[in-house]
Formats: sequence, C-alpha cells, structure tokens
Amino acid sequence: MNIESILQEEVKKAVSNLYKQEVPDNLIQLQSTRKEFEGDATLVVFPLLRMSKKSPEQTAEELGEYLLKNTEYVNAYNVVKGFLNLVVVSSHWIKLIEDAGKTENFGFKNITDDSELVMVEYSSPNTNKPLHLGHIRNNLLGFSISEILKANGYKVVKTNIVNDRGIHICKSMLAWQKWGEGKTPESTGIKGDHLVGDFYVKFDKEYRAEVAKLVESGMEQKVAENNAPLLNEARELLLKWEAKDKETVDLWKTMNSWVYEGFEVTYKELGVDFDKIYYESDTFLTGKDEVLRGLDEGVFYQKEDNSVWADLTSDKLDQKLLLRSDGTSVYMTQDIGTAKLRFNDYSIDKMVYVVGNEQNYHFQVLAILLDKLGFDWGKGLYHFSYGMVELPSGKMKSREGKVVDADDILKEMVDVAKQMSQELGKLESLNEEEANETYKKIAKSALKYFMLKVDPKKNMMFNPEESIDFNGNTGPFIQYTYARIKSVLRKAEADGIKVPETLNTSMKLEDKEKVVIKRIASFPQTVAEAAENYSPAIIANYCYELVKEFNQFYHDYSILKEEDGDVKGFRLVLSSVVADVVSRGMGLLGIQMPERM
RNA sequence: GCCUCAGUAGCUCAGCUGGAUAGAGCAACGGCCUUCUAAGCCGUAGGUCAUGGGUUCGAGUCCCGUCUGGGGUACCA
Repeated sequence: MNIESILQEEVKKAVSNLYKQEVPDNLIQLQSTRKEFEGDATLVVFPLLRMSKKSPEQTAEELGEYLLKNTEYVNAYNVVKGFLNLVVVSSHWIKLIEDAGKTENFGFKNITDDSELVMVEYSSPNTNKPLHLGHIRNNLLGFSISEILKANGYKVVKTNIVNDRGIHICKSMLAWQKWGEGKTPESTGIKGDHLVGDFYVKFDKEYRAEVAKLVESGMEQKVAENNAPLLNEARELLLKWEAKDKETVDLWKTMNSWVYEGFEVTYKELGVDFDKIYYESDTFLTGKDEVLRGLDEGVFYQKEDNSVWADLTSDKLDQKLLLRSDGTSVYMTQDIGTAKLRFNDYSIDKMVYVVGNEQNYHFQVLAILLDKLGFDWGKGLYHFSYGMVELPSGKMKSREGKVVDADDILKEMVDVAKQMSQELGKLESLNEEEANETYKKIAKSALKYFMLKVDPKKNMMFNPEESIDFNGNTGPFIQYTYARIKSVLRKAEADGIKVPETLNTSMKLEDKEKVVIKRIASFPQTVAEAAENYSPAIIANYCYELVKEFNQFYHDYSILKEEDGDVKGFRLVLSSVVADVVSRGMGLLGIQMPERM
C-alpha cells in the first residue's frame, strides 16, 4: 500500500474527528512535497476550509497536530500558507525499498487465461520503398506500447498489415521491367527494399519528365498527370495483377520477397517483431465482400456510375467512397477486410491501431463503418495516433527522396557510438565482439530514447546534424548510470560484501535518498499510467528522473567505502533496486542495458 | 471555407486529476578527475507559458475570442 492512500485515510479520519464531517476523497489533495520545503507529502488544505470554517494556516496546524499524535506514519509537520507538509517516518521508506528488492515482477499483474486480449497493429509498411525515420517512430511506439500493455496484465498480439498491392507497387515493378536490366539484390549487393525503392523513385522521375513534356506541348497539368503513358502502363499492370496474369504475379512475388528480406533486417536491428502478419493482397477481397454485403443490407448506397458510398452525415461526417466506379477497392475497403479477418482469427477484446495522426479522420470513419456493418467491436477500436517526425527542411517525402533512411541512421548511430566510446577510452576491457555488441546497444538506446521520450501525440523535430546526443537526457546516460551501479555491485561481490536481506529500519535517511525511494515506489503506477495513456514517453521521463536523482546522491557519497554497515547495506540495496527498476523500465521501451560501458 | 491538433528558455522537450518561486537537456560561461566509470557532478546566465478576455482562494493547465503553424477534407495509400 502506498503512502498516499494511507495518509488519505488518516486525513479523512482527522477531519471527521476534528470537524465532525465526512470528506469526499477528491477534496483530500495529497502531493509530494516540493524540494525546497521539509516533508515528504503535502496536503492542500484549501478544499477543507469550508468544513473547518477556519483560516488555512489554522486548519493545517490542527490537522498536522492531529496526525502527529494519532498516526504512526507522521514524524513531524510544518505549515506553509495553505499547505501542510508531513514528514513520514523513515522506517516506512526503508521497508518500502527492502520489499521492492524482493518482489517478483515489481508487483505487476501477471498475464492469465482470463486476461483481456489486445491486438496492436503497427509498422504497416508499403512494399515499394525502404523504411524511414517516420516508420521508426511507428515501430518503436508500437513495440513499446505492446510491452507496456503486457506489463499491465494484457495478452498482446502484435500484428502488421503489409500493403503489398496496388498501383504504387506496380510503379516500381514497371520501372524494374523497363530499366532493371535483370538486377537483383544478389547481383548488385543492394539490400532488397532499397533496390525496389530505387525503382520506385526512378518511376517517379521518369513519370514527371513525361508530364512536363506533355504540359510543354500544351496539355493541362492535371490532364497530363492523369494521362501520362507510364501511369497508364502501371494501371495496365495492376489490371494484369488482379487478373492473376502469371508473369506479373511472379514478378510481384519476387520483388516483394526482396523487400521482405530487407525489412526483416531492419526490424531485427530495431528489435521489433510481430506475432501475426496480414497482407493486403489477402484481405482486400474480403473488404470488398463486406462492402457489397453492406450495400445489400442498405447501409451503403450506390451511385449511377457504380461507385459505392457510405453516408455519414448523421454522424456529422461526410460521404465516404468505399468502392471506385470501376469496382476496385480503396484504402478503407482493405481496412474493413483486415478487421474482419482479425476478429475471425482471434477473440480480440481491444484493437489498437498505431498509425500517424494524418489518418485521424480515416479511423474515425472506420469505427463508424465497422459499427454500421454490425461488428459490435467497431466502436471500441483505438487509434493510437502519433505525430509526424519533421526535418528542419520540412516534411519528409519519400518520393522526392527527402527522407532520413532507417538503415542509414541506424548504421550512423553505431559508428558514432563506437567512435565516442573509443575517444573516451571505454570498453577497453571487453573483447571485440562484446565491444561491438555494446556499441550497438548504446547506439540503439540513443535513437530509441530520443524517439520515445517525446509525447507520442506531438509532432517532433529531428535534426540529422545535431539531434541525437549521448549526453544529458538520453538513453546512453541512463545506460551509463546502470553500468556504474553494476560495476559497484560487481566490486562488492568481489570484496565479499553481501547485499543484505533485511535493513535496519531505524536508520536515518538523507532527503535525496527518500526522493529516490519515492520515485521507485511510484513505478507500478507510472507503468499503469503509461498504459492508460498509450505513452512510452511517461516511462522514458520516469527513468530519466530516477537516474538523475540517484546520480546526484550517488555522486556525493561513496557506497562501498561507507564505514557504517547499516548505511552501506542500505545503499547497496537501493543501488541494486534502482538498477532493476531502470532496466525493467527501459525494457518497456525496447532498450537493453549494458553491464559495462 | 469547414473539421482537427498544436504554440512553454536561442534549440529539443517535461510539467500528473487546476496548487507553493514554471523544470530538464543541448548550446554559452565558470568550477570539480591521487577517492567505486568525468557519457558524470556543482554553479552562472537565459521565461510576459503565442495573444486578449473569463471562471476562483489559486490558471502553463479549464471556457470563449484572436493570431501563427501542422494535418485532414468524396474515386492516393
């Protein structure tokens, strides 16, 4: 039981005894005391004035006096304006840290057969280009939120919908047919997704050249864009694909397989994975069937040109296209089909889509459409909407090649981490293989922490020149503190110093130590809060605050050289618990902690 | 036009259901390595929380208006 809820009850009793009135819980406002005042918990007395009918100071004074005399938890108190600062007995904090060291799994809920099942969709790449920084944010958020949900006792199925068909795929296929000269990843040594992406860019370049020519010869821009020969060829290719033309399907399979091999490498580097992968080529027909069923049942309507629409004006939205006049499906159709297949495959209690905020409208509509089609889970879907990654030059545009490539940035991070480690003379005790592993851990933590520490809802700025740092509020700083603690614990063991099982509860604590303990005690709540808000950033900032607070204390005192055995024991336990909590917290972000660095 | 999200230090970001003198990091400047790892610690400087009203004991936080920016807005995904 945490101290806030204990004090809450005590304050309730105090008010009821002193003023003969019952207080609703929400009027008892306890918060942790600000650094500059003495105390551990602070009661805001303003809301209680109407019960005491006395001045803020007097009310606080009376309550403080009562709590001091009648509870075992309060050691001392002081009053500043309308704030009652309470000093909690040391033994409480010491017991807390003692227990924290022993509790399995930090007291988190275990996943059981009865646990709710959450399906998390993330990543969702197109198979016509490699992953870029925006995808990295998506992947890291999706993976991390899955871990956070698991820590809160949910069964999680991580899923990925691969957009493997459509006109954009045909564009890169066409470019390869025209200008590919039979190139393959093997023949060129280029990673598959990059090779395919190069042809997609090539298509766009040639296509724009054609459009420019047509415009020059007097055609209107829009007409030219819609009638360029290359685009028509791509459309023909799509029709051939839909007609299951063997040559086309074979090429499609081959090029997609190149891309999957490439993605696999990137996913592995990022440390993300999936339990179940869906392919749009398998789901879009189901979507079409569902839309046609909706048409039969009268929830949708058809226009004269045969296109199918949903009328959402009663939901204060617009008309929405579901099937084009030529009968082909759109993005929304595919998502309906995928949803149906998923709910057939799993008994999903909650569906979470990790997709950028540019699609807020899309998911608002999807929820309503699923509901209209009679899926009772439709309204319950959660769109985990995150902001874009912006570059100093503006928005990333993959067609124009204006992106930060995922593989490039990962590689560059490792290079910088290696260089910096060597400059600082770190990792010299490790062999080459171990050192390489460690560089990677550091590099990835820098990137992951950078992406995850920002509130997911907000757009974030990424400056390739200077953004990713290894000092200050960063992943490596947290890893560094962890590695130092591990070093202390190793030395303790080597010196035959044992980390004690029990602590002397009458020991006096330093303020900074109490701050650290309070932070640790709030870990389970923080993780729960992160799950509720779908925000790994809450965990990231928690870890940073904890490590920072610990570091400040840790720097001022020596642990192993401490003469007083009780104090030494306490500090060893505290250090070890901090290491455990930080490692666990960072684990929820998909960040591994190195034993040495 | 309409819908929607955002605006906090030079830069990148925190700020829990409204609470005390708005916090970190980077960059700048000044200290600290014969004491467990200096990827660290301590200090200085840097703010009209876009802006104008309102609600109340109390507003960065809630409500309304304005400005600026992002995103969306019927056959792109």
